[in-house]
Amino acid sequence: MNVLPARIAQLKKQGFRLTKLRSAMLRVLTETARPMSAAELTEKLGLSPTPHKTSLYRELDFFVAQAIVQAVDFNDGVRRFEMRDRHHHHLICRLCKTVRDVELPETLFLQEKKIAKLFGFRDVEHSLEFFGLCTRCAARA
Amino acid sequence: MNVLPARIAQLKKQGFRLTKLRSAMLRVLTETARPMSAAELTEKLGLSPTPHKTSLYRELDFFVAQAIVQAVDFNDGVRRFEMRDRHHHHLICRLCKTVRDVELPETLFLQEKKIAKLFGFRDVEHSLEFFGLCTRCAARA
DNA sequence: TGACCAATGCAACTAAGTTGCATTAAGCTA
DNA sequence: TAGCTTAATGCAACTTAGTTGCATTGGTCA
Repeated sequence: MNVLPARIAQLKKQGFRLTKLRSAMLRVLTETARPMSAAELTEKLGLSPTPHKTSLYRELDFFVAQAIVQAVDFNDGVRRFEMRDRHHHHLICRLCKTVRDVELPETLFLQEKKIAKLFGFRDVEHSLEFFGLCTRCAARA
Repeated sequence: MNVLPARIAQLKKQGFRLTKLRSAMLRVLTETARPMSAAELTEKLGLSPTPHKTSLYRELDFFVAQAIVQAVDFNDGVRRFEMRDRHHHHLICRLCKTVRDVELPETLFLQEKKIAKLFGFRDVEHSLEFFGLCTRCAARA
């Protein structure tokens, strides 16, 4: 299940450090099964003093580069992040940004391979999100 | 094929006006078979004086609200826009942002209906994009 | 052609994210 | 465990996308 400890050991071997900020970020991201913005994440860390946004963004970039975290786009101008261990998709309410996880039969992985071959691209991944109006917001509108 | 004239007539009936800016935007968006950022679009309009970015964003919002244009997200903090008449997906180079169109067997539309029912959401749509490294960028890296 | 009001321009603002450089602290080594 | 190296962090200042409120302009229709 949790491959994180092994991954952290590996990072240490490469000369990276396990700092308070990194531990806290990984803890919160693991606990929260939902993509979070940098601001949201900073708040949930509960660190004092509050880590600087520069560090937050740098660490997020780091985790993304290390393929531990992935960026998710809700099409609203704010990047969100979540742990990468479990691939799935989201159903997002266009108004209140409520998120539900969506599991799909993974025919898309096969498509990735085909597409990569067809266009000569490397390291092809996909991003699939569903957008709609949740019950509550639909009732209000 | 081109349903635009009918669509424009319909908008006029609703009290909206066909201004120079709107015509130019629709022309460029129709000619360019690729999602464009607001800045890119402004440049390609070739209008003098250059329309104000406020107007651009407002018109884009208008076209999106009227379901004539759709926003496309390349995960890089810039919203892009393209005509909505032809549903398709993109293969985007993570580095140089080159775009290739991808046609898929549309099993996803069926999924939308299922998902809407399952979660009680309304007006469910999807956004599916593929990201990778193009031949040229892969060679350089 | 004149009047109405949708559309546009303008200025000032917000909010996300970045850069360069000085400072701090993780973790290895003796 | 004290000291050292340098990865990680903080800070200030900046950039860039996108927004808001209000004054002005110009499509459209009578």
